[in-house]
Amino acid sequence: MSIAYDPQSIETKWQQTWEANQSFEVVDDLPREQCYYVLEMFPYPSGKLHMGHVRNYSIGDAVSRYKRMRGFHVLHPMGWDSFGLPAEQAAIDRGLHPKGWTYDNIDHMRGQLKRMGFSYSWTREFATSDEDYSRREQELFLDLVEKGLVYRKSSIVNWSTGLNTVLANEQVVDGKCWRTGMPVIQKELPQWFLRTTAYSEELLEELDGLTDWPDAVKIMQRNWIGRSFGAEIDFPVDGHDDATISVFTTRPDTVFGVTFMSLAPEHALVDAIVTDEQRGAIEAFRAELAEQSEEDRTGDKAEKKGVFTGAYAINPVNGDKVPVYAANFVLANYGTGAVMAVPAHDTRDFAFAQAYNIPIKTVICKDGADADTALTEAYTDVGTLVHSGDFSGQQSDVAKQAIVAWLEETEKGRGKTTWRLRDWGVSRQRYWGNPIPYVFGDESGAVPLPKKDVPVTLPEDVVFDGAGNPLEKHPTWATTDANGEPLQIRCRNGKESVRRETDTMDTFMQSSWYFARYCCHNNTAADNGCEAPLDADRVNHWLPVDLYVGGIEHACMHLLYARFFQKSLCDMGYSNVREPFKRLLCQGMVVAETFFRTREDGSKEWFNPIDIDIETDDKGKILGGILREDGKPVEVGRVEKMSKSKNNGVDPQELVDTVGADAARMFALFAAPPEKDLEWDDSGVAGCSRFLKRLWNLVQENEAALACAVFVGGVADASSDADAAVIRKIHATVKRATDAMERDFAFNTTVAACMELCNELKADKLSAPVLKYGIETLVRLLSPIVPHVSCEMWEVLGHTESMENAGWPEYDEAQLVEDEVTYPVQVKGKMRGKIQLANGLAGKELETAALAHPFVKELIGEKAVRKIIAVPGKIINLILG
RNA sequence: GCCGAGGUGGCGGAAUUGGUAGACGCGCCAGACUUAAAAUCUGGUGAGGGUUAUUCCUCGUACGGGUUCAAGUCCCGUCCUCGGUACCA
Repeated sequence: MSIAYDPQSIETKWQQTWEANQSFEVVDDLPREQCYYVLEMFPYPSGKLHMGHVRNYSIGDAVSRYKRMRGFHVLHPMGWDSFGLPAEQAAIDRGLHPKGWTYDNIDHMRGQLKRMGFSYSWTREFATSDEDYSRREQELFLDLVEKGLVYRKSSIVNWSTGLNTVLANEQVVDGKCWRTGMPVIQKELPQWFLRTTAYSEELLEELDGLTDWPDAVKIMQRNWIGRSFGAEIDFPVDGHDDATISVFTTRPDTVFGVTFMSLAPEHALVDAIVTDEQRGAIEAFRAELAEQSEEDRTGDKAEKKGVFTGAYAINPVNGDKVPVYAANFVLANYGTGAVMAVPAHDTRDFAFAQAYNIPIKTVICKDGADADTALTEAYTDVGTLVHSGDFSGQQSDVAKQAIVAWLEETEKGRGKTTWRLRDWGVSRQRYWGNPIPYVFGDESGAVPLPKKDVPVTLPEDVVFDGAGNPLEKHPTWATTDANGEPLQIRCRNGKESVRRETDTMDTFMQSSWYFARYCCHNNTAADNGCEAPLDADRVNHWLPVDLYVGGIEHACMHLLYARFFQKSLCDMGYSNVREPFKRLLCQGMVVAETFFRTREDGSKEWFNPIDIDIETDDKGKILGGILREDGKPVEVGRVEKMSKSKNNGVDPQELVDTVGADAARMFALFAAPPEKDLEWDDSGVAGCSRFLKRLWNLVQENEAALACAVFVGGVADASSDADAAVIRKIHATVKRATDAMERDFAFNTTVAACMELCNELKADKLSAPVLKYGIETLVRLLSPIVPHVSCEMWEVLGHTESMENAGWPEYDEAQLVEDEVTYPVQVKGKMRGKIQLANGLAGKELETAALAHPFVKELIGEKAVRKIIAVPGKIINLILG
C-alpha cells in the first residue's frame, strides 16, 4: 500500500526524533581531526525568519549533515546578535520595550529555525544581550584596556539638530535627519576606540595564509587595510619660520611638479598662516563644511572646492613658491591632513588647478612625448622624469626610491608606510547595546570599573521618544550603584562621586567573539571552576571555525573586526589561534520581482508577489501583472533584494506550511550557486516539491521489490546494458555530489545531478538490486539537503540505523570510464558532427583512428588535410586545404 | 569617486584546465488520463532559414576590438546591474 508524500507529518516526526535524541549535540573532548566546526553568521532577531536566513542556514546545514555522514563530530551552533538599532526603533514606533521585543522575536525565530529542521546544537544557544554574554564582553573590554588597546579621543559624528542625538549613516537621508528632516551637522564627541591599527601588519600579512577564503574578500580586505609606501615631505611656509606643512605622498617622484598645497580646512596650521584678507573667506568655508556630512563633502557628487589662505609654501626640492589652499576633499583625520598637489599627474589636482587657474607643471613624460605640450588631462602612469633637477631622465618607478633616499639625506623628508585602516570607534550613544564599563569623576577622570563590578546592566525603566540618548536621560542610572546608593570610587582624597559612561558598545563587538564563546558557552565556575569569558582549552580545541558561511556584505567590516578581536584574544591569553575562520563561503542575496502602482503624488505603492497574477505571452515572457484583489493591472518593477520597503519578501513560514521545509531548503540550494544572488520563484519551489514527490512515489511503488532486492559490498552488479548505464550514472552522481561538498559548494549542480539520476531510475527497465542501489544512493546524497524526507525513505527502505550513521556513498573512478568516447568533429573550428572512437587513444593513434572514420573521410572529400588537432577525450579539429 | 562581484534562451541556471553552448528545473506548446478541471504522466521547446522524413545551413553567451586550429572561458576598451565605503547588521 503506498502512502502519499505528506511533508508536514514527516517533518514533524523527524524534528521530534532529533530533539528527543539530542542528535546534534557534541562534546568537547574528542580528537580534533575527527571534529568539524561549521558556523553560519548568526541572525539579528528582527522578527521573522527571511529567505536570506533560509538560504544561509540551508548551506551550512547541508555541510554539517554531510560531515556527520563522513563520521565527523560536528559543532554547529546558533544564537542571536540581539543588540542593535531596530529594537530601539520598535520602542520609539510602537511603544514596545527593546528587551521584550527582542526576546519575543527570538522565541518566534527559534521556532521557525526548528521547523526548518536545521541541525543545531541548541544547548549552546545564547543571545548577545543575555546578561551572561554582556558581562563576559565587559570583562574582555577591561582586558583590552589593560593591554593598552583602548583609548578615548574626540571624533566626528552625525548629529541630528532635530533629535539632539547621533544618527547612523543610514539614518541620514540627503544630509537630513530621516525622521525629522532637520539638518544633520558634524559634531565632535569624545568616543572610545579600539586599536585595530596595532594589528595592521598582521591583519594584512596573514591574509596570504587564508587559502580557503574567496580571493574577492581577501582583495577587499587588503585594499581596506591599504598599506602604501611613500614619503613624508616637509614644506616650509614662506614668511613663517615656525610653520612647516608636512605632507604624505605615494608619488614622491612627482614632487618637482608641485604647484599648490591643500590643507584640511580644520587643520591647525590654517589659523597660523592665513592672511587677514583671507580670514573671512576661510571662516565662511569652514561654516559651510560643518553643515555637510562626510559623504556630501567628499562623496562622488561633491564638488572639489577650495579657498586660498593667502600663504605660500616653499617646495624644498626646488624652492618653488606655491599657494596654500584649504580644500574640502582633504580630511583632517587622514594622513597629515595636508597634501602636496601635482595637477599634471593627479586627476583631482588637475581638475582643481583648472577650476582655480593654477599652473600645471609636467614632470613625468610618457616615453617619446613632448615634455612641454600642455596636458588636457592628468598623466598618472609611469614615465620619464623631466624638469626634476638631477633626477630628470630617470624612470619614475626608479626615481621614487632615489628621491626618497635623497630627501632623507638632506633631511627634507623621510620614507613612510601609511595605512588606510583606522582604529575602531566602538562608542554608540544608544540604549540597546552593551554598556562600556567606565565611570567618570571630576578628579579621577575616566576610570575603568574593576571586574568585580561588572556587568553594568541596562535600566529597564527608560523612555523612548527618539530624542537624545535614553541612558543619558535616565534620572539615576548613571549616578547610582546596584543598590540605589550614590556611585562612588576611591580616589586620592578618599571617595569621589562618579558618573557612568552612557555610551554602549558597537554591535560589531558582540559578533567579534561569539564564535569563540560557542566553544565554551557555559564557561562558569559551576561548569568547570573557570570564571572567565573564555576557556582557552576549548577555544583552542574548536577554533579555527572550519567553515564560516555568510553574506559578502561583511567582507571588510565584520570579518576584519573578528580577525582583529581574535588576535587580541590571543594576546590576552584566551587563545593561541590567531585566525578565527579557516574557510569562508560568502553567499549572495535573495532577490525577488517587484510590483507597484504609482500614486497621484508620484510615490509608489508596492504589492507583494503573492497577491499578483502574472500575465505572460505564449513563450512565457512576462507581459504584466494583475492585482488579484481588484483585477486591475500593476507595473512590473526590477528584481531587487527582498525587503520590507519594496514589499517583495516571501515569508518562509508560508512555504513550510504549503510545500514543507525540505522543498524550501532544496530550492534555496538548487536555484543558484551559493555565491550568486538567488531569485526566488514559487513555481521553482513547486518543481522541487514535485521532484521529492516523484522520488517518494518511486520508493513507495516498489517497496515490495526493493525489500527483496539484495546487493552486497555497497555495489550492485549489472545484468543488462540499462543496469550498466545506471551504475555508471550512480558513480558519476556520487562524484559530483562529493566534489560539491568538498570543493566548490555547487549544490545547485548536485541537485541537478540527483534529478538526472532519478530520471534514469525506471523500475521496469532495471533489475531490482540496481534500482535499489540507485534509490539508496540518491537518498543518501540528498539527505544533507532534504533531511526529513530522506530519513523517512531510509526507514521505509528497511534501514534501522539512522541516516546520519548511514555514511556517505563512495564512488569508483574506474566505473566512470566508458569503452567508447564521443568526439565532436570540427572543420576549422566549426562543428560538423560527432564520431565514436575507442577510449584511451592519443597522439598519432588518435589522429589515425579519426582520419580512418567514414564520417571524417566524407568530410575531407577531395581536400587535403593541412592540419589535424586531436585532443584525447575532447575534440577532433581539421584544417583542410 | 574608490574597492569588489556580475551580465549566457521567455526565466533561474549548466558548461571541472581554452575543446559539442544551453545539463537540470521553471514557464510555454502538444498529447494521454478525466464528463470537465486540477493533479499526474509522455513528448517538444535558443533565433532565423531550407526540406517539410529523423536531416541540413546561418546566426547566437551585454557591446566593440584582439589572441588562437578553437573563446561564454584569455587580453584591451566600453556600457549596465549589484555589494561595501568605517554608526544597518
